[in-house]
Amino acid sequence: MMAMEQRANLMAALGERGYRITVPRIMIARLLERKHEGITAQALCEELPEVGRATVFRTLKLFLEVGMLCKLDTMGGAPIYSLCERGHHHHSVCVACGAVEEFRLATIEQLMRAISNEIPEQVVSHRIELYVDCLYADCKSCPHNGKH
Amino acid sequence: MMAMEQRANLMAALGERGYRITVPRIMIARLLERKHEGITAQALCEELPEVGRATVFRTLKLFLEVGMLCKLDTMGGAPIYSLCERGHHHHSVCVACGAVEEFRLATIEQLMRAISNEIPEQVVSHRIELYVDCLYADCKSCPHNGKH
DNA sequence: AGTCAATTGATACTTTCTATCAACACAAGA
DNA sequence: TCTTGTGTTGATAGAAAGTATCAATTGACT
Repeated sequence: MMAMEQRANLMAALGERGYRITVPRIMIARLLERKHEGITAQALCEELPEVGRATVFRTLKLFLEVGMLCKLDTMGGAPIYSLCERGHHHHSVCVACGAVEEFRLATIEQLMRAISNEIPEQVVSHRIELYVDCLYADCKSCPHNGKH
Repeated sequence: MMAMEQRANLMAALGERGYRITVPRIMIARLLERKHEGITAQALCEELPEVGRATVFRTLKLFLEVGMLCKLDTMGGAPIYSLCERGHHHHSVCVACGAVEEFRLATIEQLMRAISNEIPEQVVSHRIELYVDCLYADCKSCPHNGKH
């Protein structure tokens, strides 16, 4: 399964950079893996009472740093954290059910290149968030649609 | 000048919706207008000590609500608030100097149309942030380039 | 097994932002 | 003008996300 691979990649990424593979890190990674639609720091703390709050935040920061975690600022609510494959991608958030989905689209990267040519500054990176509504269509992550 | 018009539009937007035009609101609008490259809530409070902290946050929320203010989550730092014309646009953030710039590009809207066609969900809204580097080019907002 | 730096958890703190609430301001009517 | 009502304000306290500190512990390496 993808999931196992994801956690293995994460652990490998930590090891490569000289970070230790510890019990709290494994537990947090495992939970993130299960909640692949995303989870708040708060919820993580509640689901892992045996891991200290500070450690939860420290670990999230670490996973972000090694590029295996995404932090999605939902305007208004608490940020949502979700494991991600290494590599570039974006997020869609369903405004009806809050489901977060990772997406990758060649068209985006292609058009970003076009945009770099249109503005004077050197484009270093970009970030795109899509707000979608699964009620009018077929939101793959949306519980309303009985696909999860 | 654009600036004057911006504040007038804001005040009009407030009036239309039954909100009062008060001294603190005018002061905050005026300061935002001057700092059109963006300012943090913290800095706003410091520059307007005669306005209460709660009122500063309340007013920012109100301006956001009427659609005349943008809140830009800079990952890591404090959010930056900046007045904006009514209407859709995006932001570029300079990774070297932190300058924030509002931009509108036909290519982006084109990009969004392309995306809507490629994903099943109904796209309600989107948010794009460009991370640019003014050192390699000509960042209009960047103090390094002596254009401010 | 022993060493030692990396990591942890408890605690206290910072920062951003919100809730509460009494006092105030302003517009409209008596 | 006095009154009444609602919107607004500022002080205060508090929520929520995240960080700093530091003694105790753990994990990687020999």
